[in-house]
Formats: sequence, C-alpha cells, structure tokens
Amino acid sequence: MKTDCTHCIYISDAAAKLAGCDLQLLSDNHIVVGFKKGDSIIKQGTYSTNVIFLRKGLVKIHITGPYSEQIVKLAKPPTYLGLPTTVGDKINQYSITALEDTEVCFIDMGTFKDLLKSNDEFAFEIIRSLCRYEIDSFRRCANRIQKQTRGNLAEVLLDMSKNIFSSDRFTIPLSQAEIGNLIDTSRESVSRMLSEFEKDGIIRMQGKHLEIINKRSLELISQNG
Amino acid sequence: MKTDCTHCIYISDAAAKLAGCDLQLLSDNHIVVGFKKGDSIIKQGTYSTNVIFLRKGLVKIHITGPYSEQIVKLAKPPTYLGLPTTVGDKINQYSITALEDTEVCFIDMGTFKDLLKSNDEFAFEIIRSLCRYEIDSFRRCANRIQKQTRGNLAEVLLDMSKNIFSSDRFTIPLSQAEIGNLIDTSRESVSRMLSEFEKDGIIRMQGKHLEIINKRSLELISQNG
DNA sequence: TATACATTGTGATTTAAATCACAAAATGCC
DNA sequence: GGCATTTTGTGATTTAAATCACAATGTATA
Repeated sequence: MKTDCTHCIYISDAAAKLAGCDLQLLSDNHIVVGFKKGDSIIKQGTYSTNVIFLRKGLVKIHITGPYSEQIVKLAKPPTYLGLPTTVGDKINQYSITALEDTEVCFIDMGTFKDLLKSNDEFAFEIIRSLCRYEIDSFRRCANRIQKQTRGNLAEVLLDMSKNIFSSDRFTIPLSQAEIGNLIDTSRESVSRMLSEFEKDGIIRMQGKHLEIINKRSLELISQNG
Repeated sequence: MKTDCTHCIYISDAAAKLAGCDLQLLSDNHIVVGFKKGDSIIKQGTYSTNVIFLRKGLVKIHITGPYSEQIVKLAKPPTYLGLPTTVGDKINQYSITALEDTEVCFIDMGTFKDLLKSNDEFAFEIIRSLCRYEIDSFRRCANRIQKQTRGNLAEVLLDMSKNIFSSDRFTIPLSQAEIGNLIDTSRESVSRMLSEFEKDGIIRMQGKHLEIINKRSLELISQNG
C-alpha cells in the first residue's frame, strides 16, 4: 500500500524537515506494511535494502548472542529501524519482531540516501537520533550490568509505564521469559520477583495486565537494586 | 596548536571526503591538544562545545553507572569522540580518559555542523560510523551479559591483541581493577583468572606486559565461556 | 632512600541467582 | 468443548562470582 507522506500523521522528526518535493519523493518510494503480533519484521542475518520507519505499534529489537537470544530494546513509533543495516553492510545485524499489531514503512534505501544527500536538516536529525541511541545504549548496558535483578525489573516496568504506555495500568507485551532475556535473568526469577512485588503491594496483576500501585517503591527499588 | 588538515596524516575517513576548501575550514577551526596517560579529556556532566577527533593514542570511554564507574569501551584513532554530546544536549554524557599519551583535535562545533550541512559525503560517513557504533554496542552488551567471566576476559585480551596493538605481545593499558569494570567483574576475579590462564600456559605475564602463547585456547575460552 | 599510596595475589566465606523439577494455569486450535 | 502447547508458580539444590580480609608487591614523590 502506498500512502501520501505529505499528509501523514505518523511523520518522523527528520521527515518533518523535508521540503514538499523531497517529501513527495519519499511518498513515491515507500510502501506501508502491516504486521501482526509476533510477526518477524526483519531477521538477523538476512539481506535488506530498505530502511524501515515504525509508524504504529510496538516492536522488540533482539540479537542472537553467544548463547541465547537477547532483547536489546523495545522501540515505539515514531522511529527509524534498521538504519545500521542499511547504511552499513546490508546484512541485518539484529532481528525486529512485532509485539503488537504494527505498521511500518519500507523506504527504498536509494531514496533514503538521496534524501540524506539533498537535505542537510534531514541528515542532521538522523545523526541526532543515532547519537541519542548510542548514549541510551551505553546507559542501558551499564544499568543492566550493575543493578541487581530486582532493580532491573522495576526499571523495565517503570519504563513501560512511562515511555511506552503513558499509564500506570497496561498489559505487559512480553512473556515472563521475554522479560527475562530483556533484563538478563531467568524466567523463574521474573516470576518470583513479580509475585514478591505483588505481595508487597507494589503492583497488582491479573494475567498480563499490570497496575502499578506504589510507584515510589518501584522507583526506589529501581534505584537501589 | 594549530595544524594544517590538508596534509594531516591522521585524517578521518569522513574528513577524507572533504574538498580542499572545506578541509581548509576545518584547519582554521580546530586546535590539537596533547594529553598524558591518565588525563581526563572530557568529563561526564560538564559542558562541551567541541567535537573531538582522536588522532593518536588510546582512550577509555566510561560512564558513572548507578553504583560504580563503568568502562564502556576503549577507542583508538582515527575516530570522533563526543559526537553524541555535541549533537545532542551539549552536556557530556560520558567521560573520556587517556590510557596512553594521546593527541586529539578539538573541532569547533559550529564548524563541524557547517561541514555536515555543506558536504553530504562527510555527513554520510559520520552516519555510517554512528551506525557501526550502535551495532558494536549491542553486540558488546550481549556478550558481556551472556558470557561467563572467563570468556569475557579472554575476549578482551584477544581484542587488545588484534584490534588495538596488532601483536601477541603488548602491555595492558589498564589496571586489573579497570579490566574488572570493563568486563563487569571484581578486581579479585580478574587477578585469579589471569593467574589461571598463566598456569594453563595460555598467556605469559610480567607485570603489565602480556604475551599470548596459546591463542587457540584463548579463542575457545572466549567462545565457550 | 625512605615513605606513602596504589596495585596485585590468594584464601575463606557469603550470596544472588541459575538450574532442576514438577504442578498448575492459561491460551490457542481442531 | 476438549486437547495440546505455551506460559506461569514455587520449592530444593547447585554454582559462579562477589565480598571480606590481609599480605605482598610495585611505583611515585618528597
């Protein structure tokens, strides 16, 4: 499906810098594709010639580590995905999988490069976002490694609440096993810790639906391990 | 000290794309500064208005995590440092410290931005390198977390040998405590593991000087934990 | 050269979290 | 609705690695 970028409500910060004609170029060289929950959007090791713009939904970025699959981060719209692949060696260096029903734009790489070249504001926004990603990734890694597991779980819950769902009540988009490989712990530990949080009156759970009752406690746990 | 970029032997891949006049602009708007081993080049939390180009030496990039200082990665020339800071919010998000006597160019941020805007090849090279950093950082984080400590230590030694010193004999530029916070383990564990590697005839050590005797073993340890 | 400070080596003990093992729910599907 | 598969809960046991404690080096520098 083709859509008109000039009136798209899902537009990126970078694309917002594009002038009408460049935006038209973008319009003419992309297709919108829908993915269902669980669908693989890009797969590590495969060849790719598109930049992907996440316009709607929620995805996980994961890589196959030396032993197991590891979720690197969750990404929500609006954001470009798979930039490193496209600009680098064209082989996907990580996988991206939909956690909810998701819509993305596949943008032709040649077009994307042309835009970078012809529009310096666009390029600068892309550079800005890549820089942000790098810092985020340093920070995330340091946190994961230094904090104890409880702290990491608390942080993930807060992060979902604040940055992804903007609400104290939401449905966790991951299984406990997935949470485990996001915060580098075992499935069993996640289960135990969630029970503990619930017992302590910090959260309330019904299946995957979670409500944060005592945000302050959760923040303290997140900070102090 | 000012130097002439048009004949600089330390030039970056990105700057190599610059035409004469742009290179002259770069020449006119940077200064070269030397740092001694141990000197702080940029300090997390401080204000910065320069992009830094590492032209000679060796540095560590480290951030203050929730509990302790963590070395994120080592960087060797030629590379830009502190790009995220400059392009982002101007507050340094990490510290950079010289591990050897080091020379860097402080490049005026305005000039750098002008170059990005006026020269798309330059901008594209910068984007390319940022993308590489992101993937490296995903990979590093997954390795650190999944591998056991022995595997991480082996990997760091191999990395130094291969990518930094290009030799099987080199002087480790870090204390054991620093190695510990590069691979997220305690100083004591590093000491014990190095002794073990030496006992097993995999490496030979005299103070900080290290020689890799059995590279194959080290690779196996790196892969299998 | 003597003195202080930082780095390293190694044993003993503790600890957080993984793993193993199995039951109970929940979910999807024919 | 009933059957299979995935997900979750919880106890018992094991384990890698941290921490503690202290001695022995090394290395700056006054």
